[in-house]
Amino acid sequence: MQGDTGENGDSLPPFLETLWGLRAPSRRSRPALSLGRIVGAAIEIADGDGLGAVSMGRVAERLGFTTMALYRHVRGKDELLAAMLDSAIGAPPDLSGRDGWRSGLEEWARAQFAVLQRHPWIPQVPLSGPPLTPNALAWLDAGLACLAETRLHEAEKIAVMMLLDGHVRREAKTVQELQQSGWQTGAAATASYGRTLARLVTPEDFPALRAALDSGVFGADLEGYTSSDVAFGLRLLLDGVEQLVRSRDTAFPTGG
Amino acid sequence: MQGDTGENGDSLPPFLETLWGLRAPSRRSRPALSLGRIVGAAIEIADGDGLGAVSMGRVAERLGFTTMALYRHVRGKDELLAAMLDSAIGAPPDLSGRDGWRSGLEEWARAQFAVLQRHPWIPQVPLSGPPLTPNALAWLDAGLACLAETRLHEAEKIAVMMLLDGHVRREAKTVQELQQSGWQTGAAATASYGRTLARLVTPEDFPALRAALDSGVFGADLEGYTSSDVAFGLRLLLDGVEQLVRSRDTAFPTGG
DNA sequence: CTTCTATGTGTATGGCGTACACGCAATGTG
DNA sequence: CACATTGCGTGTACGCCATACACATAGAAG
Repeated sequence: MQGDTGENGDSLPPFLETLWGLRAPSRRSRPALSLGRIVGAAIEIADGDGLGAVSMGRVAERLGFTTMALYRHVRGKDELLAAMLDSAIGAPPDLSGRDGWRSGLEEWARAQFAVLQRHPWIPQVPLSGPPLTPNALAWLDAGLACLAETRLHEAEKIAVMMLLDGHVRREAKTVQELQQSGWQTGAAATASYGRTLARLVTPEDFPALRAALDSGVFGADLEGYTSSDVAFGLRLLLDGVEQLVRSRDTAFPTGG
Repeated sequence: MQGDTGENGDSLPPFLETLWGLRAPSRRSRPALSLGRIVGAAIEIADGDGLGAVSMGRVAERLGFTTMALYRHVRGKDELLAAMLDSAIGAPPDLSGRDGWRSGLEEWARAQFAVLQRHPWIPQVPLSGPPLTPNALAWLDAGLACLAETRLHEAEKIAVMMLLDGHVRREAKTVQELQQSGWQTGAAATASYGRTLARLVTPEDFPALRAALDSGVFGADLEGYTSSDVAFGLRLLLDGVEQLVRSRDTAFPTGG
């Protein structure tokens, strides 16, 4: 009797058990506060005022409870953030109707990108470790399912999904930063940034970058940076995947 | 007379001027404290005890100064972090000897990966906006220079570099997380993580993920996750780039 | 009714970033 | 030399944050 939650061999943190629905829904009369309400409030705050505005105090205040009340449902802020992530990404789209792995992954990326635009704070969450939450794993599963028809090794499939996820996240982050043009210097707006950059990037020290600069990237193109650029990187990535898939197909032809 | 630093049109934050060497080296007798010494101490702390251990107070303490002394050289912690980043990545490798864009970018990625392993905290820095620091731009320039021989549009070159940078960063982060196997749950070691995952990931709800799990990924393979896996993603990525490069070549053949 | 346990409260602590007023020493100017 | 200026380090103080701990309470189990 080590005091586990029951028949579980390895014990899971309570908040994870709740997320996985492994927890009796509290046989108390009125739960009043719950993990769901907490993460809901936290997500609202993050959506509205940014991740930095999410503090235990503010979340509790929004729900009309004391700060410490949250700690009955969450071991610490880390867990809250993890739960927020899982709740915000939601369930993955249904890709079973797609007629090929590439089409499926494209839709996967599109859907993920949409989620990240809806919750711009997601890429900012300092995640520490692989995901153990149901929705995160469901997204991964959905992506892997697209690749099931290929001959890729399982490890390769996972690597592809990591690559894809990383790309979408990065693009979303970039777009978001451009949209709120609050830059590193704090002072520089888009135009001023370009001018400043142009002065520092001399043709002698940065020939290649200078060429890019002169071609007008970083200029008016900034506002044109939308999901089309996501598609560009996506195509590049999937082209690479396709090459690998084909190589596996020719190495071990279907005859069998 | 708006009170600028001199002939500069758009004024740069003081710390950036220092990084770019646009600042007179202080005509004071003994500067005692300097931006360089500050970021040096901060990097030491981050390398040793993690990014979380970097606080203004601790950095100052290590140098034998008061906390507030730092604010004479840095406007705030954000600037300190930006300066740390630039200093830690250092100058890019010389890729001019490489005999093709692909070889060059491979070396670029390898070098970047090495830097990120030397300073594991780099991917954790919450960067807010495009880089304006000299070394960051120098790395970008070095990468773009590799692509100069191709017919890619400048915007495409930049997109490729972003893709590449994102990939390397992500891989480095993953490797680092695996190495220090302090996972999200805090409790689970590698083996326990696998077992827990195996219990939650049912074949009904996560068929594809389950298959991956059963194939032994996430198992003993974890420690085998080294730079070879970086190379896998890298190859995928560069395959995609190569396809694009070739398509541009055939569309506008060299005859000219 | 008693007891247990889950849940919310109140208080307190230590760390953090940083605004502000001050001291001081080196400098350039009469 | 006397002087004002200015760059740089100090000391204090404030507000915010996460969270440990002791306590209160209310519903369920015995």
